[in-house]
Amino acid sequence: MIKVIIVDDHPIVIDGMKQLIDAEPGMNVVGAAMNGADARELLKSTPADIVLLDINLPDINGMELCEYIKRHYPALRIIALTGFKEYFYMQKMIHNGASGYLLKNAMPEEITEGIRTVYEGGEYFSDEAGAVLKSHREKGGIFLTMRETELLSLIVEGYTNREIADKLFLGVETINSYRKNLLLKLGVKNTAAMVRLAIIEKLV
Amino acid sequence: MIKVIIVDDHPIVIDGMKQLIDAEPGMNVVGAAMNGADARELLKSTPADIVLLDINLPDINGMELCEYIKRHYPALRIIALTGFKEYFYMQKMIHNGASGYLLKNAMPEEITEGIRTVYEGGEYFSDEAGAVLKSHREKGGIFLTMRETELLSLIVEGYTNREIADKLFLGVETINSYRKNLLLKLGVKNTAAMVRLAIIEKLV
DNA sequence: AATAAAAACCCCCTTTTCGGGGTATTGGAT
DNA sequence: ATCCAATACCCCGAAAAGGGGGTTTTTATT
Repeated sequence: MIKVIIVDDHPIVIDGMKQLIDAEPGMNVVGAAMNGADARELLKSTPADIVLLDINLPDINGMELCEYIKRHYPALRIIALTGFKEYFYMQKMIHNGASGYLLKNAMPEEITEGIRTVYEGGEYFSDEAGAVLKSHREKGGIFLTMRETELLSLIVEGYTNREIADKLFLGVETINSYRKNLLLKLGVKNTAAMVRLAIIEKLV
Repeated sequence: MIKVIIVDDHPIVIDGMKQLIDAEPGMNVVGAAMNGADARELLKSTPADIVLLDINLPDINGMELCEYIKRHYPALRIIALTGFKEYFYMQKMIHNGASGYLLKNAMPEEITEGIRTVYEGGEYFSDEAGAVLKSHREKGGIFLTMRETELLSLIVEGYTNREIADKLFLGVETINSYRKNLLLKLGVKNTAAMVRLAIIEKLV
């Protein structure tokens, strides 16, 4: 029997999930929490296999909670269950230890299938989430070339295009192109977000 | 026996704390209040050693109440128990006489340990609160106001001035001023360097 | 009552970044 | 031989950020 814990600040979501999962053979809900603090308490008292984790929580960010859970209960497997379909959140949750990513509009079968797949050691993404990941990778993936990494480092250090160009004996337009391409590859919209991502993801 | 009074506007928190503390040997809860007025009455009639004090109270600010308690009952030792993890609140509470600062998401052991430590004359900060204080001291002279810290967080998250202005219901020029002032205070020349500093120095 | 700090706002002007298009040259793998 | 990825370059125009000045109001401290 797969023991599932739900962490979500919407009672309706909790109820719905509970109904769905309890009706499914081989799995049931052993607990639910509506915020990060309760979730921590629940995890202490209740052994489980899977956590369905929302990102929007009132007291703590779900991505941080994900990291916390993985650190304290490495055997627990986490599935993100959220409305966010942006690549950033997926990438962050995966980085913080999530084994799956379900959008809230996912079909019920996707949810139970996801739980089963992740329980058996796999990874699972709902159709829409998978599409986002796929399109992102197709757009260039997260792997940066040597030159791109070099450029990114200099950007993170606060150099402007002009300065980088002088430093590397390249044209400003070249740096500009690299910069725009980096924004694209990393899926962010400006320098601030890029620097943050670069540091958090240890890209530099 | 350490006599503890709880002041918090959430019944759930009071219940939880009561359960936790009464179950702990050597300490018990002798009273609880859900607002500032009740708290003052309670203090008059009930001798105690420790007050667990929330900052968010319906009638009076917990930071003011803290000052009041210290002035009227100097022997009483106060531990802030709150959801606010901003340095501002910690600094204010400590200044007003608190001997400890526990975040509501603190582990139960941290809470009982904190009560014991403070009762014995020491100071206690939950892990998360301690980290905030530490990073703040380490960065020396740099002091950002609450608003500045808030703005910095939003910048780090990649919002533009326009977006921040809309989010906080302020003018774009205001955000612009804050931004320029942050660059000055942090001694950096552009957003990239600022974001890097903010993350590395744990300013956000 | 005076001072100071924080918060919000304003203008002008320059530089930099960003979005959306491209092109040319390499050097390595199939 | 050809395909491909990496590198370097280019133009336009719009949006955003940065530099350097300000002002007003509120709030706290002395």
